[in-house]
Amino acid sequence: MKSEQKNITIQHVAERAGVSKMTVSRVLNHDSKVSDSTRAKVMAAVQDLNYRPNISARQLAGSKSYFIGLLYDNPSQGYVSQFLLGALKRCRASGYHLVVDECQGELKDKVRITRDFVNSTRVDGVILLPPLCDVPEVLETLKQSGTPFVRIAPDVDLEASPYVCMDDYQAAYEMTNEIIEAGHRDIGFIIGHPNQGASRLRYQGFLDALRSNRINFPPEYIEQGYFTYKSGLQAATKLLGLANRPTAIFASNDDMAAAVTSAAHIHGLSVPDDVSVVGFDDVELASTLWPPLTTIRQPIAEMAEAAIELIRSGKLNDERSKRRASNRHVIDFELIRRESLQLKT
Amino acid sequence: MKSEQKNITIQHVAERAGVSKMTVSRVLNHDSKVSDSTRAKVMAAVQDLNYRPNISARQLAGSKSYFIGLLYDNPSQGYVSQFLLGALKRCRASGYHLVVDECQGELKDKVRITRDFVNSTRVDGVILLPPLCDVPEVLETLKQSGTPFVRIAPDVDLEASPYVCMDDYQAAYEMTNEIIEAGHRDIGFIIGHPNQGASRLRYQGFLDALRSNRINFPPEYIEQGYFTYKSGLQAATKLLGLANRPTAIFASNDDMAAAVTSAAHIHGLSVPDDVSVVGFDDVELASTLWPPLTTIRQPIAEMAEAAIELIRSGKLNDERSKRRASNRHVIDFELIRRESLQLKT
DNA sequence: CAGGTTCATGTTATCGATAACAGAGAAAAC
DNA sequence: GTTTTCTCTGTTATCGATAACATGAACCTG
Repeated sequence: MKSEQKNITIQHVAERAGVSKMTVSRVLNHDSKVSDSTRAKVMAAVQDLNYRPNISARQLAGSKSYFIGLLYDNPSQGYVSQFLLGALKRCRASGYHLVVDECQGELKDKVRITRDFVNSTRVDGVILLPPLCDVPEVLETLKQSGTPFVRIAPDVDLEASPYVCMDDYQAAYEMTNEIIEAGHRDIGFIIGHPNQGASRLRYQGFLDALRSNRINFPPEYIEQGYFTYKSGLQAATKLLGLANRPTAIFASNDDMAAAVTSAAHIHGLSVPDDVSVVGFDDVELASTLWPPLTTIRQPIAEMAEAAIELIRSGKLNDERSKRRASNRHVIDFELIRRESLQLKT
Repeated sequence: MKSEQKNITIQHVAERAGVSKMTVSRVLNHDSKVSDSTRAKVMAAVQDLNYRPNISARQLAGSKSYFIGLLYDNPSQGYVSQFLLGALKRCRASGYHLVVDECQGELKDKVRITRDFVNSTRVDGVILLPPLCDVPEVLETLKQSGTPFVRIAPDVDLEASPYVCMDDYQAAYEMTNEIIEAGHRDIGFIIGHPNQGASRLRYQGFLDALRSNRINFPPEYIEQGYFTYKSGLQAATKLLGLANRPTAIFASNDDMAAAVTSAAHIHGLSVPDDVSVVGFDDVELASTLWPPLTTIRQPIAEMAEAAIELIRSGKLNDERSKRRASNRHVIDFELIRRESLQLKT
C-alpha cells in the first residue's frame, strides 16, 4: 500500500555479497572480527543497493532502538530549536533518530506522559530539558522504567543522573570583569527568578568579581527580577531613576536586558552612550534588537551533542563506568561582544 | 539489560483475558467486530497489566508505524516550537509519536537526508515546514519513496501534495482595514522578501483594502524589505524621513515591525502616539517589545494539528479520497490588537 | 432441515533484523 | 603429527505484533 518498490532487506544484501545475513549484520554493527575482504564486499553491496536497515526490526530483535527521546515542558521557544539543532546533527552522524514529546500540564500528567512515552517508544535513552529535569517525580518514573536519562542544566538533585551544563558562576564572573575592564565602577545588577539555581550562581559570580576588584556598591544597585521582560522593566526603572544611577547594568538574562534598553529610551537615555547594558543567554532577541546585546552565549547545541553522545555511548547502562565517571559534564560558554557595552569615557 | 521488569506482551494480556493474541490485537486496533463481552475482558486485562503495545513489533508486522516525521530546514526558531506544540498535542491523543529531523545544507544534502529519513524510520507520513516544503527535489524524493506527505504554507507547486495554510491575502486585507478604521489615511507598507509568495499575497491584500476604501497613496509609501530586522530598519528610516511621513506603517512581518519601532525612537518619534506600527506573524518578540505589536497571529499550532490529522486519517494513501478532497486546507488566522496601533487623533 | 451467510474467534505464517550457538579451517602449541 | 586455540562465518530460534486464512457457532431462508 505504502511503498511502490519492494523494500530491500538484509537478505538481498547478503545474496548480492554472497554471504549470510549474519555477516552483513556484523558488518553493519561494526561488530566483532570480520575479514577485511568480506567487509569490503558487504559494504559494496550495501552501497549498490542503497540499503538502509529497518529500524523496527533492529529494535525488535536487538537491544538498541536507535531512538533517543527528548522531553520538555516549557523552556523558552528558542531553547528547543537550538537544542534540536545540535542533537539532530549528532544523531544523524550516528544513525539515531530523535523522538520528541512535551510534558505540559499538572504533575500527574507529566508523570503519565513520561511513563507512556518510554513504554511505547522504547527509546534507548531520554534527554530532559529544564525545567522538566527538576521534577523529582519524573526522574523517579524514569528510574523505575530502567531507561537511562541525561539532564540538561538541572538545578536540584544532581546525584540523580548524569547531566550536561554550563558554568553560570564563571560566566557571570567573566562578564562582570568585562564590564569593569570597560571602565565602569557603578554597575547595577538585576537578579533572576529566585527559584532557579542559575539566578544564585549568576549573582554570586557578579558579587565575587566585584569583590576581587575591590569595588564597593550601594545596596540599591541590586534589584530582584523574575527573568521576564516585565520584571526587567520595573527593575530598570528603579535603577535608572536613582540619583547616582549606574553607568552599566548587568541583567541576569536577555529578556530583562532588552527591557533595560527600553526603559533607558523612556528615560531619554541612550544605550550604550549614557548607559551600558549586558544580558545573559544570547537568545534570538539579543542580536535582533538595537543596539545588539553584549551577552553570554549558552552553548545549547553543544550541550545537546554531549547529551546524545552520553546516551549513544551506552555508558549510562554500564554500572561500572557509571560509578567511575563523574555525573557532571560542563560545556564552555562564550562571551559575545556587541554594541550594548561601551568603554566608559 | 535495559529493563528490570520483563516486558508485558500481547501474549500475557491474551492469557489473562482467556482469549487469543489475535483477539487482543483486534480490540487494540478498534478493529472489526469483537463482542462487547470479550472486548470488556480484554480491556480489563490491558488495564490490569498496564500493557502498552510494542511499537516496533507493530511497525514490523503491520502497515502502520505510528510514527510521523517532521522535516524542516531553517524556519524561524519560534516556528518549530509552536508547531511542535500543536503536533504533539494531537499525536499524544492518538497514540502517535513524532520523529524530527532537520535538512540543512546543500540541495543534495537535503535530498539525501530526506531519503535516508523515510527509509530508516518508515514513518507513516511526513510533514514539511517552509521553506523546505518548496524544494522540488525533496518533494520528488518523497513521492518516489511512496511516503505520503503534507506541506505547511507552501509557496509553489500546489498540486504536488495536500497542504495546510492560512489566508495571507485576507489577513493583510483585514489588518489594513483595521488601520483605516483607526482613522489613518497615510499608511506606509514594507514588503517582504520578493522570493516568498506570502510577500505578494500580503502586499496584494494591503493594496486591495486601500483601493476598496478609495485611498490613494504616493509611491514612496511602499518600501521593499526582506523579512529581516536590518532591512526593516532601512525601509523605516526612509519612510520616517519623508516630508509627508505616514501616520501608520504596516510591516510584512514582526521583525521588520520591531525595526520600525526602533527607527521611530531614533527619529525621536513615539510609538504609537506619533506613528502607529503593525506587524504580521505574532512571533514571541511581538508581545515582548514595548509597545507590544498589533499583528496577525499565524495559527501555527492549529496548522500542525490539521496536518497530523491528515496523515493519521490515512486519506493521503487512498487514491479515491485523494481525488475527491481538495488539497488545500485553510486555517483561520486571528487579528491580535495590542498597543502599537492607536486611533489617529 | 439442508445449505448458505454472517459473526466472532483461533491458527499459522510472516515482517527484518539480532542473539546464541555451532562449525570449519588456519595457526599455534605441545 | 595431533591437539588446542583462534578467527571467521553460517544456522536456528527469537523478538512482539499483524495479515491472511480457517473454523465453528448462530442465524436465516426457502
